[in-house]
Parts: sequence; structure tokens; C-alpha cells
Amino acid sequence: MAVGATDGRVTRRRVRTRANLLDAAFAVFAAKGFGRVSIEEVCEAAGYSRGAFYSNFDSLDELFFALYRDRAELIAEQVSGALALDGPGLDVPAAVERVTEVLLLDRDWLLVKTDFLVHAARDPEVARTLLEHRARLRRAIADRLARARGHTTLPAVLGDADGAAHAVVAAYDGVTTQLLLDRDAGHARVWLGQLLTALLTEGGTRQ
Amino acid sequence: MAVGATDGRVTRRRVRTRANLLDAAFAVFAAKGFGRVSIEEVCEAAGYSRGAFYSNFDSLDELFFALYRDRAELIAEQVSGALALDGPGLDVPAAVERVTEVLLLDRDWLLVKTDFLVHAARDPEVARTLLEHRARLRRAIADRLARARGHTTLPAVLGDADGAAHAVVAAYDGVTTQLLLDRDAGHARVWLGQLLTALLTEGGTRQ
DNA sequence: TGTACATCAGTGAACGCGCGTTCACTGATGTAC
DNA sequence: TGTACATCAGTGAACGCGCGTTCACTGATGTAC
Repeated sequence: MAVGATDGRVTRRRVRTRANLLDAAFAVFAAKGFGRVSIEEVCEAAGYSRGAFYSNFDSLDELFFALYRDRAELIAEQVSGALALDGPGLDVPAAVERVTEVLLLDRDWLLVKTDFLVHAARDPEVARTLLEHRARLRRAIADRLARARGHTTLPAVLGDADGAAHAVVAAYDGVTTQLLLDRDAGHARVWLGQLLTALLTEGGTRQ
Repeated sequence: MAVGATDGRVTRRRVRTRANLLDAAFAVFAAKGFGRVSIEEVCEAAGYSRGAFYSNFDSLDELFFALYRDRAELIAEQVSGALALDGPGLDVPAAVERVTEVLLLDRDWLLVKTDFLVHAARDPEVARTLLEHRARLRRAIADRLARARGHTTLPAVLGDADGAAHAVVAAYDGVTTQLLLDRDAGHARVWLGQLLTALLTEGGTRQ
């Protein structure tokens, strides 16, 4: 943790600077990849001297971690929101449509998220954070699927709603990988829809 | 391309050095991640001076690229082999089992492969190579599925064998992501099996 | 609302290290006879 | 199979740049009266 947080007081100026650094860093990370970014580049992009960086963060790793947390939080809320939208109406395809929109729209986020995965894969502490975030998303999905019970039936092999939620996340991850390479967001969206349909319905032939 | 390849002649010494550098680099990349590795570290791990590196490669990027190509080639052959094994017997679950073994066993390869994905996602030229490798895997899978026709039926939503092969790769990518985080290879293998069963069979209830 | 003072937040110059890159040199390898 | 020579491959020292990190300083911000 960087200096200045000795007591609970944080000036507005500090909040603004921190936010500016995080925003600039997000853009720079997305463009070049975490591994190819220097502290200096982030500062330059944000319009601050390097001293400002050290006043707010201890290392680029710490900033990256903070940045991921913030954005992941945001995404998680959006997904929960998109899933909660239709009250007891339970229109699964529409819910899929909305969630897909949130999750596949922002290429920069996909890039940064994958950088973070690579990071987490080599550091169990970091991995724990990412796993928690994923668990949170899965829970939102499983809850939604549980609500849909009786309207659609889940294939037996996947087990309960929780197993199905795992499958949904896996499909999302798989489609993301392909999207990162071919940059065809339209196709990715259609295709994720098909995969989810195949996974979540008996025989994949539900109309 | 590095010096020394002016004509077609390559000495044995050169071949050995290059291989040693690539092997050492693979271990170092897997351990630390491409973004955190210096040329010096690779040379030290391989037991050469930095001059040896520059005699064989122009940059760390070039070495990384060569390394990926070599290993991907190897994997592709192993997968093709695993799929071709049972002649006209067509035991799909057994084939899935064998392929899964090849694809999920080596954590180091998963790590390096993901580093490469991150790299490719930001460079269309590199992406093309990775897409070609994936297309090759898909073709092997699609061929195998086509052979299995009549013994099992594919869900309609996925379209033909080619569509199903896409789905298989997506499932693999999705499971890989989770495996990188939780390091539970046993679970990943079981789970990939379940996902593939759910995807490739009507209703996922085939015995 | 205004002023005086204390503390905070960001500046920018300075330092030094790690490492990318080069290159004259030497031991290794291959070839010709 | 042995020797002499030519070329190649890797050595390791040297150079210098980029950038991480520090710190004395100053303008900004907040507080007390």
C-alpha cells in the first residue's frame, strides 16, 4: 500500500489523481499488454510525473491489481443487473442476449482480463481474487437458472444449476479466446448464443 | 532472422545451441511469464553468453514465436495421432479421453500458450499463426466426428461436424482457463469430458 | 466570507542499475588433401 | 586416418539507454478562527 493512507482521510485531489492514473493505465495496458508497459508510460498517458505514481501505488503490479478489482466489480454488477431484469417472466434467451452484450462488447476489457489471467495463473494469491470474481458471476447465473426451472430443463450430465453455471462460464471463456484472435464480435455473440442453447437445453433443439 | 543462415548450411553445434536456448526459454517463460523474462535470464538458464543468443535470434519475440511454433506443431501431431488411433472402431469417449490427456496434462504448455494468446491478441500477424494452428486442430476433430456419424448424432444447433469441432475447441479453451486458476487437472479432465458429452450428444444423456 | 497556517500531494531532477546490443577475439567444427 | 587451413559459432567485456526509485522542494488543499 502506498503512503498517505495513514489515517482514513483522503483528499479529493488524491481521489482524482488515483482515478486518472487507473484510467490511463487501463488504456495503456489494453493497447500494449501489461508485460510491455512501464510506469513512465502510464504517468505520461495520465499527465503526471512519476512521483505522483509512487505517491499512490507501490508498484505497477499493485496498480494492475487495483485496476482489475475495480473493473471486475463493475462488470459483476452489470451482469447481475442484466440477469435480474425480467422479473418472474423468465425469458432465458433474452437474458443470454443481454449478458452476452455486457461480456463480449468491450475488447479492451477482454485484453486486460486475459493479461490478468496470465498473471493469476502464476500467483496463487492473485488467482484467489480472480476465482472469487468468477464464483460471484457463476452464482448470479446459477440463481437465474434455478429461477428458470420448470420452464426449461437442463441436460442431466451437467448436474444441477451450479454445474450448468460452470458450463456457461466455460463457454464464455472459450468464445472469448476465439474473439481475441479473430476480432469478430458479431460472430462471437451469435456463437455464444448457440453454445449456451446447446448446453442448457435438452438436445439443443428447444425452440 | 538471425545471421548465419546466409546459405542452407547449418552446423550441428548451431542446431544444438538453438535447441538448448529454446528448451531453457520454455522453462523460464513457463515459470515467470513472457513479459517478465529478459534475454539474459534465458541465456543464463541455457548456460550460454548473451552473444550466443544474438547469433541465433534477433529478439526475444522472435525466439518466443519460434518456440510456440515448434511446440504447437508437436501438440498438433499428438492430437492427430490420438484421434486416429482406433481404426473404424469409432469409440468417441475413448478418443475424448486420449485427446484430453494430451491437451490438459502439461501445465507449462498451457501457461506458455496463454502468454502467446495475449501476444497474438494484439498483433494480427501473430494471431494468424495461432488461428492456423487452431484450424488444424479443428480439422482433425471434425474429420474424426465425421467418421463417427451414424454412431452418434450431433445436436442440430451446432450445425455440421465443423460446427461441432468449433464447440469442442471452445470447451477446451474454457476448461483451460479454469484449470490455469485452480490447478486441478483431475477435475478439469472429468469436466471437459462432461462438457463434450453434453455438446456432442443429443440431450447429453447418451450412455 | 476572509485570512493565516499546517499539512498534503504532486514535481522534476538526480542517481544508478539492469540489461539490450555490439564487436573484436578465440576455440570449435568442418573440409580438402 | 591424420594434418593444415578456413570458416563458423559462441565469448565476454564494454557501452549506453531506459527507467525504477528517491527526495528536497513547492504549489494545492483543507482547517481554524
